[in-house]
Amino acid sequence: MSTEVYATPMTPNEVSMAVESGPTAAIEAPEPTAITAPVIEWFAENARDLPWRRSDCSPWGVLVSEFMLQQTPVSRVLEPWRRWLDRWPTPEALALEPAGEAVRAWGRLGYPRRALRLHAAAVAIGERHDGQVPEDHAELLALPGVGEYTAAAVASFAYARAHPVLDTNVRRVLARVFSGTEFPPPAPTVAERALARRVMPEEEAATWAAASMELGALVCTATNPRCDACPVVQACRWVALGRPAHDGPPRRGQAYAGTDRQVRGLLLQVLREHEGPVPQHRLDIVWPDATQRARALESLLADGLVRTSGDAFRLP
DNA sequence: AATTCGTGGAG
DNA sequence: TCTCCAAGAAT
Repeated sequence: MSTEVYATPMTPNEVSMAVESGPTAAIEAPEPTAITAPVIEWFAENARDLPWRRSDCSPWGVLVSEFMLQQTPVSRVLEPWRRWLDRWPTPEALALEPAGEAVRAWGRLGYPRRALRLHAAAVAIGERHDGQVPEDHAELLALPGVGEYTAAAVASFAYARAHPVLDTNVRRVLARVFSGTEFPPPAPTVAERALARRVMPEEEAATWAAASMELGALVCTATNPRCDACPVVQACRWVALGRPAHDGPPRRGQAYAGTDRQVRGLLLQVLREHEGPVPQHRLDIVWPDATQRARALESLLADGLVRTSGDAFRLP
């Protein structure tokens, strides 16, 4: 089977023609294996040079990157990742420090529970895996903060194991190419997992995982996709259908201003900036609503992100 | 299954 | 300005 037809991108004009003319005949999904070769070829030319992709990056470096990249853009992760690995080059090094140091070093990456879980994962790796990041998907999955995506990503990128990697980028690519919809379902479905497994080339699975993620991140983006630069535009069902807009219930955007999350963030910011215990009054000034402030602090304590120290508060 | 959990850059 | 959303996980 020739891949030439897919390897030649449409010109911008051809894309707009396809978009404007809309469907002329029955539009069917391409064969699952039709897109792998052109996407991998595209990746060879267009991959970003990210530090956790270099051959000298340890499995621990990959694991740290995956934690930091959960819901956080690459551009914001680069610098904290570099400093993190400089300070803690192994899981053991991190496990030797209090969890609060991980929370402090996490800085403003957001979702600081990830820092706590990464620290807990480092401890577990020392206890259960002799200090080595495990290769096995099930063992990875058992680590704190490691879900289906992260386990598959670490197995793939650190150990070149063949696991379908279904992140938000890949899900969007598959939704567009095969389902002809602008966006995937709200949460991963059985059908998506089955498709991801069929699309994955057994012999280049890890490369495919990185390549399909990269395509979603750089070309098949959530807003303003660059279809004129896409290596599989001619196979894409969504493009063939005229790029129909998302149909269905509006997708949940997360409010932030005025939420407990914002208050938690403000409280934790103060605690990160102080080595020792912080008296209550230093926390009281970050938010006017005492009820919400108390609730936020309670939840931080419940999460283990904050500890009491006499009458004061500090990182764990 | 639906919510909760930070932060900041881009359009 | 305001909305969207970025390599998810846990509950």
